[in-house]
Formats: sequence, C-alpha cells, structure tokens
Amino acid sequence: MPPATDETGLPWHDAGAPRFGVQAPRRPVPALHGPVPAVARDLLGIRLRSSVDGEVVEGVIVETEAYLGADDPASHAATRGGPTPRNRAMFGPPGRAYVYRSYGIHWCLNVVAGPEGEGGAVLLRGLELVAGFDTAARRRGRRDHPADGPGRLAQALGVTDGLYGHDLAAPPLELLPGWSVPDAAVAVTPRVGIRKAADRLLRYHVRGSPGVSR
DNA sequence: GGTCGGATCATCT
DNA sequence: GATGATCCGACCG
Repeated sequence: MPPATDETGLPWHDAGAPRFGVQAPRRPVPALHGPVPAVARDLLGIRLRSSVDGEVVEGVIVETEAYLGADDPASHAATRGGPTPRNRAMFGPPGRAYVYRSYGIHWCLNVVAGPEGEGGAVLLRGLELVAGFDTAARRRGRRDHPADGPGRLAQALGVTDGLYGHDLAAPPLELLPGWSVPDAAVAVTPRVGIRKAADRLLRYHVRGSPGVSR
C-alpha cells in the first residue's frame, strides 16, 4: 500500500514533522471564521508553506497571537474603529494574508480570521521549520533563529507586502494540514510587545518548541 | 547569562 | 511630529 499523500503531492512522511508532534495525528486546516482566539489556538500544529520566488520553505506553526478586531485596542483594526488603507484586508474574508511593516524594518504576517467584517486576525509569531532551511538561512543572513518571531518568520518565508490580501489556500503561500497539539502542550500567555490590553491572554505557543520566540 | 539603544518608515494625530 | 504586534549588535557582568 503506497504512503498517503497530501495536496503537495509529497508522501506525508516526507512532508516534514515538527519535533513536538511526530506521533500526533494529522489534522486538516481548521475553519478560520470562528472566534479568533479559537482560531489562533487551532492554527498551532498547522503547516505553512511558502514557494515565493520558486523556493520552498515550510514550517509548522508553533506560536500565534489573536487580535480580535475593531473593538480590541491592541489590534490594527481598531484604528479609527474600522477599515483604513492599511488594515482593509483585516475586514475582508478570513483566510487571507494581512501583511504590515513593523518598526519600519520588518514585515509581519497575519491570517485574517473570525467573521468577515469584524477585523479579526491571527499574527503568526513562530514556526518550526521542516523544509527549506538553507533558503531561510540565506534570506535571514544567519543560520540561528530562523523563524522564531514574527519578523524573522516573514523574512524566512520571503513574505512582503506583495502578498497583502493573498488567499492562504493557494501558492505561493498556503496553509496546509498539520498535526494536532494536545492542550497540555499549549501555553496561553499575554501578547508580546503591546501596550494596550496587555493583560489579555491571547498568545498561544507550543511549550518547548524551538520555533517559539522568547 | 542579561540588558540596552539604534535602525527605519508607514501610518496616524 | 510621534508612534510602534521587532530585531540585532554591543556591552556588562
């Protein structure tokens, strides 16, 4: 009996596995229109594959943050309480990319999530790479810290504002089925680097994963 | 090991 | 004119 394949065409066992979950069952990409915190939790263990510039870099999501929409003071969607030229993708359909420039230097990647029109999104903060390490290292200019942190993650995957609004169900940047992560392996903590609503527990990460920042 | 400041710019006030 | 969902190199123990 031939090995199972996924939509990449690769045998599943060749698609790469995160350190934390080799024995865990595989799992499809979750629905993205539900409550944003639940989506942020459910994206842990899901794979993210970039083929930007024809070079494949793939990792398993191990750290996320939920930004709840126009009513969340820490969210970019809260600017003027609704859509602006920068944040308009956040108010579009879930499953698209919201890309923004951070501190004038870094690009950061979000998955638009929650009901359309509410402005929710999930910031992808950390990946455990399973393929394309050399490409990531070349883009990063170093071999350490390949994708642990939102700016590093985007740089490793070649994500820039050219992918603003891109549908993450298709190349060159797509979410793919991944692994289940048991609740006992998930830590829930305050979001990093924000001033407003800094007490809310909306950061999710896989305990002990090398792809987690801090 | 830890802490600190500079880089750099789109966006908003 | 100020701010910020960050990263990195320098410096200090």
